[in-house]
Amino acid sequence: MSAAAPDAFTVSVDIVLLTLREERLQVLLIRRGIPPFEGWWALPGGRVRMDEDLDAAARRELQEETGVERFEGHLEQLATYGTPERDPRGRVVTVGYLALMPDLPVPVAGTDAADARWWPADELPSLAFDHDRIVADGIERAKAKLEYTTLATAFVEAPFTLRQLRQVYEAIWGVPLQPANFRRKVLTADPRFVVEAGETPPRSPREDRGRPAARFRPGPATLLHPPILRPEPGRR
Amino acid sequence: MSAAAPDAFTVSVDIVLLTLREERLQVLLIRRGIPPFEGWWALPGGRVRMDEDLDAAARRELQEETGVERFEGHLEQLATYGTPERDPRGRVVTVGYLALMPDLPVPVAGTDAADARWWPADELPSLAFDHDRIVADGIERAKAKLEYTTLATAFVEAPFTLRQLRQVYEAIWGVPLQPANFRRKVLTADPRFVVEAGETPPRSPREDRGRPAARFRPGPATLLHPPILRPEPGRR
DNA sequence: CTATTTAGAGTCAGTACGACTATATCATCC
DNA sequence: GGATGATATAGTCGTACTGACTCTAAATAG
Repeated sequence: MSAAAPDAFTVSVDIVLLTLREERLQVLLIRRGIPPFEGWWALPGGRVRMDEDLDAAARRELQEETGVERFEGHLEQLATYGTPERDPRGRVVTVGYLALMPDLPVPVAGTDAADARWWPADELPSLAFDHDRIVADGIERAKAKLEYTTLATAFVEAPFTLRQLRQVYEAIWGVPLQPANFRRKVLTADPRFVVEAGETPPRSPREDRGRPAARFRPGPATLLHPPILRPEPGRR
Repeated sequence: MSAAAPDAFTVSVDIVLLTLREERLQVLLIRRGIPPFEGWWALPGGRVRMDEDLDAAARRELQEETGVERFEGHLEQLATYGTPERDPRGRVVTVGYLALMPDLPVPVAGTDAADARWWPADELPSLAFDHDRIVADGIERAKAKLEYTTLATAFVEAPFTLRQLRQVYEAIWGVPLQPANFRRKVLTADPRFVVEAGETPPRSPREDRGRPAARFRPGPATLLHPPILRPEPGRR
């Protein structure tokens, strides 16, 4: 990244990539190898090219900086941040993106990043630029969308158990949910939230003890009806 | 607006200003006086200055192009649109804003606009650039936020009746609501949606017939609990 | 075979909802 | 000045959904 020419804007994208690792919500951060904020942790991202769509730029940066080949997860625009002083190099307006994926590969450091790693969402360091705020907005968006969309399935791989799906909610909301009630809500959603996935790996390495659970796949629904609301959303 | 320099971005804001006039949802549009799209209707908006915050630019353009002195209504960021071909003059990334206000003054044409007027949301002409999509996104956002926020009060002036508030919902959702049920929902919301406003103008010009209604003001709540859901949100 | 563990079904009382019905309070018109 | 028309506001009722539980099923470990 070079300095922006006077009287012109630089437009960048910054991605809040979330996943579930070890039953915790984690955020991918990159350690900056160059000034400003050299040595600080920051969101993966970078300049948008002159002939490039914003979404395409987000996908490209996601791949370049994290070593993810062909990002398959969910990607959506979050908000745009453009206070004049947010980047000491000049006027940089950045479009924040929210990306979600299951816990698959380990990210690799990319071009101008000295290091890259997952950080638990509740143990984040102080970030470069205004990235703290972007991360906060991204996590809040994820929490909210779990309520009325089927986005939770973006965090787990193809055949999954309802326990896994419930753990997505529990990790992101930070509260325990009652398995029986969660099950009822997921299975009674009208356009189907999940559909049964044959008996894919029914008898396998046995990760846990107890009765084996049925496997499901994402159903046709995108919006959840009725919604699955988080307990104590502030009132009630 | 001049052409953007090569290898640099222009950043602009475009505002979807909504109000309720004659019991219909209406959008403020400006007729472009200069190319490109000369003579077409477009959203009010313009370039963000180099030392200016995005929100400030939206407020400024709102005032400059619509003659509104000190915009008092609701203003929030919508989304950012940045496909490379969206503006023939060069690479222009625009941040869309949603603004809401009661039906107060009549807008005046501003600087580079040949004309300005309100258009009913369901009778819009074809718009310049990708403004059709921005308007659609703005209206959808407004529809959605009526459900779980108290944003409807942004469309009516200080002491209002529940009938007026209900008409906001009816106009924006395009469906009739049952007065009694609407009343129950509004009045039982826990952090208060509305509070009684003494007897401000209780006996006045009498706009309608029938028993006069009590007057209310916006209450302390921002989020609505429980939400007021639109009928048939697609399923059920 | 028994203990243990998790999956999944079922129960019950409280809350919110849609659809109505009934009553109250105005202005106006004979 | 009482009847009429119109709207505001209160109340009723059956259905749906929820949270908090309890109970049964199906597996493994010893």
